[in-house]
Amino acid sequence: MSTLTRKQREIREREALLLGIARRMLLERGYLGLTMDRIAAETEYSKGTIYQHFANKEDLLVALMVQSCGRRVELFDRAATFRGRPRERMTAIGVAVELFHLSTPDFAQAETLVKASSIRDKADPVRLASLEDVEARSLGICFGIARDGIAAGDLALRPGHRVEDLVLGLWSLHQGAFAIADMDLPLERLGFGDPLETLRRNAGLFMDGCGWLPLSSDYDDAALRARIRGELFADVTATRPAPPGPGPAR
Amino acid sequence: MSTLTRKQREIREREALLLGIARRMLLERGYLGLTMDRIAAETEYSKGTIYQHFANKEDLLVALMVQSCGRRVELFDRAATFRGRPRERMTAIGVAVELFHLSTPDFAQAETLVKASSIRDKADPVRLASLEDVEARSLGICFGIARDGIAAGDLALRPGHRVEDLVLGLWSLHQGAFAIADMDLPLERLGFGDPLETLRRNAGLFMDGCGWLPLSSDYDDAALRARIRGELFADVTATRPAPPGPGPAR
DNA sequence: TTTCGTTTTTGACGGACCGTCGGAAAACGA
DNA sequence: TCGTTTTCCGACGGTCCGTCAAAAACGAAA
Repeated sequence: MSTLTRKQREIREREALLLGIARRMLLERGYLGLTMDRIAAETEYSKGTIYQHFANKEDLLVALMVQSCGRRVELFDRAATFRGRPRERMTAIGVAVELFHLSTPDFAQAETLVKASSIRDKADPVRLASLEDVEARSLGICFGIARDGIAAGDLALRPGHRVEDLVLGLWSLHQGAFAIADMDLPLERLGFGDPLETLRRNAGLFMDGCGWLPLSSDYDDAALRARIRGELFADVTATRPAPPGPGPAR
Repeated sequence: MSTLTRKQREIREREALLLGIARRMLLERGYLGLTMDRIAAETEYSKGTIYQHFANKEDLLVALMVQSCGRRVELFDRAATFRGRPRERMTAIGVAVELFHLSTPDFAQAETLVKASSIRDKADPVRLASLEDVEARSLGICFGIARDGIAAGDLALRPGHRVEDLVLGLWSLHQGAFAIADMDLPLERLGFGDPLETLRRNAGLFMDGCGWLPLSSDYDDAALRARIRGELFADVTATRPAPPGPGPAR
């Protein structure tokens, strides 16, 4: 019993170590530079051992996502505690999403890849289930805030529009904005300004459209966001991905 | 001269053939099932010949995107001609985006992959330039419609909000919604309804929030969209991707 | 029609990577 | 100390990408 848990603890620690290496590698060398052989080489372990933790490369990626998602739930939890009207708390969620995206730049990449390479088919079902679970928790927090808005009388949805639809809208807006920002199009040359600034404004306008009080014309969004960052997320720093890519990308 | 163009014509045709094969393969077997060897096997050409058309696999993907984007511009052009108020024409763009996404399901996948695998670094710069060009044309059409809205007095943007920001918002909303729909999460179990239906409604609410008349409460969106589909896009059919995947995915 | 230089096509090959598997090594228990 | 069980290892088969020297097709001149 005792020896079993010790063993298990060792395994846990090793898994965390492996994920850490993998995360760094994904960030520094890109997806193509993330290889099982390299992970084996950089740790003291062999490939066979690594394959006892992860069924395959795709499974490893999902594991990375689960880890990141856990962190996101934590940020969402914090955001939900913001003292203010529900719309302000939802704005805090927006700040959390933004910070999460900037402080965990590998997540978006992993998410993209998981979606693209039909990775879901190959990953371990148990791991996929935990991913779904943690995803549901993030969403649940958002649903709760929207419902609080209705309860407080700030939010009166049109018939047929449910809180889930509203949340899906905000989610889409953010998801899409980051996706667009990440595919490195020459946004300026196409006529756009700072995509993050635009996203914030657009999120406000969308909530306006949903009739969620107070309307964005009635408060200072920038000041609110600054307060949220200061009060809740002072410790979260946005680490941008390494600018030129230190290692040979391929 | 004549012989040159004949040769060139042959090359063009062959390129189109190769792209067709590649597109089908991407759709049927997924990204991992799309291999240069297989393309060579399915056509009468050898791998070396294929590599005279495309610098590498990533370049092939970008070529696929350029082709698809051209089609999208065509749909956008049609949408822009819809006889109605600017907001209705922008809704027609939305219908076009929807149809494009459904009738060209490989595009989203290619786009995702291009973004993810740092493919931009490896693709031919000339091809990337033409991709950017065709992208700019799509956006230009949208900018034009929004400006028409301002000119018609239907749209009064808040200070600091530009038409580009509005378009980026709509783009994000759609991009994100499709991205979310495509990663095959169990949306129902998470509490969501039909994502497309929700997207349509949310797009309307976003335009409401921007103050674009007529507000969605003042007209019948479903009827409008039906009219748009009937008048402009009767010939466009949404071919969904093969349900179970006919070939061995790996 | 034949010859000969040029262009195009080919597919075998090197290299990289994934995932496996039989056996070595370590841990364990008596 | 020795057998048993668990864990670990890394060489290997297979797949795929991208290259390149040789072969084939082409076309102009003889």
